[in-house]
Amino acid sequence: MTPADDRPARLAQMPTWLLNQASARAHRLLTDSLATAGSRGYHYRLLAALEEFGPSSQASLGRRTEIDRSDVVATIDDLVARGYATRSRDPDDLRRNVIVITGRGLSHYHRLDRLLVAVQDRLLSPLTPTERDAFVALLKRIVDAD
Amino acid sequence: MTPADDRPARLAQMPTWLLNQASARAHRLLTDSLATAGSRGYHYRLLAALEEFGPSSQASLGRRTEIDRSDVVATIDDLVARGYATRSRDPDDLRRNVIVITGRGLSHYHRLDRLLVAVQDRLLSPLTPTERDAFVALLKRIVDAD
DNA sequence: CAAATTTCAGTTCCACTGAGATGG
DNA sequence: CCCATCTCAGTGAAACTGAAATTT
Repeated sequence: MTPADDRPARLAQMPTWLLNQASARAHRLLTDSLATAGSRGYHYRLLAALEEFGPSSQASLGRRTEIDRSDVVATIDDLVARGYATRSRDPDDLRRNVIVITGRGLSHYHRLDRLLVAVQDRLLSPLTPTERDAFVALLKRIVDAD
Repeated sequence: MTPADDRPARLAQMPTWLLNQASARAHRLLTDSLATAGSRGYHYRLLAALEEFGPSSQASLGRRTEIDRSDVVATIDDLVARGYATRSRDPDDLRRNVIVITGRGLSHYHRLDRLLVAVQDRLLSPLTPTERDAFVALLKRIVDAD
């Protein structure tokens, strides 16, 4: 009756509830970890897309990272201000901005990536390596059904 | 390059990302389904706690359902306005309100519960029954580590 | 006095919408 | 004329914070 009451059993057993709890925990670990490097999830996602696909328009970055077009604008502003990326007009299509990751951006990306590897490890720490693989495989099947 | 660009492979493979995607899908299914009954997740959670634990104070409802005390107030307002619950002062502790589920509230709860059972089924539809059990068991282990 | 409960008002974060300007 | 892109301003939901009033 004080700090931690029981959850309703009906609730605590529903996959939707468990998924939400697990996702909230993952989000907390990720946010806290990236914060130690002065960054947020959006920064990592955009840097990952830039590293993997090379120079990109903001619209395609938004689609690839599932970040809203408005939020892409603000986050790229941020990355540019910190010297992690550059923004310039695309000469071939003047509607577009071309975003390019810089050398500093690349090394910042690698730093964030190392932090995230550690986050995955802490998140899955209750599972054995075999169980982790199984869990990820099942998750993928669910996500791909979308 | 048009509606659905590829996700960065580095991202698409991270458990934190997959969990977020799965949770977002679950949240969408749940929200849409409950909306067909004019309700939201908060309504279901509170009704489930009232059904399982009987008459309760708002504070304990908040702890049990992990809904913030402020949001409990507003949602109980809602349930009372629709005749699904009653609110009255607790004679034994005048600081407390006692919330009681009504007959109409109970049948509304059962209706929402049926909707949610169907949601779980759609969410897990890519998995076999055995895989579903395994998935839920792994999820529980991760959540319990919190 | 300290602690718990209810409530209101306000904040913060995230995701999104609308619309204007530019260009294909 | 229609569509894509970038940008800004603003909206709405969800989770939380602070403080006041009441009672234990």
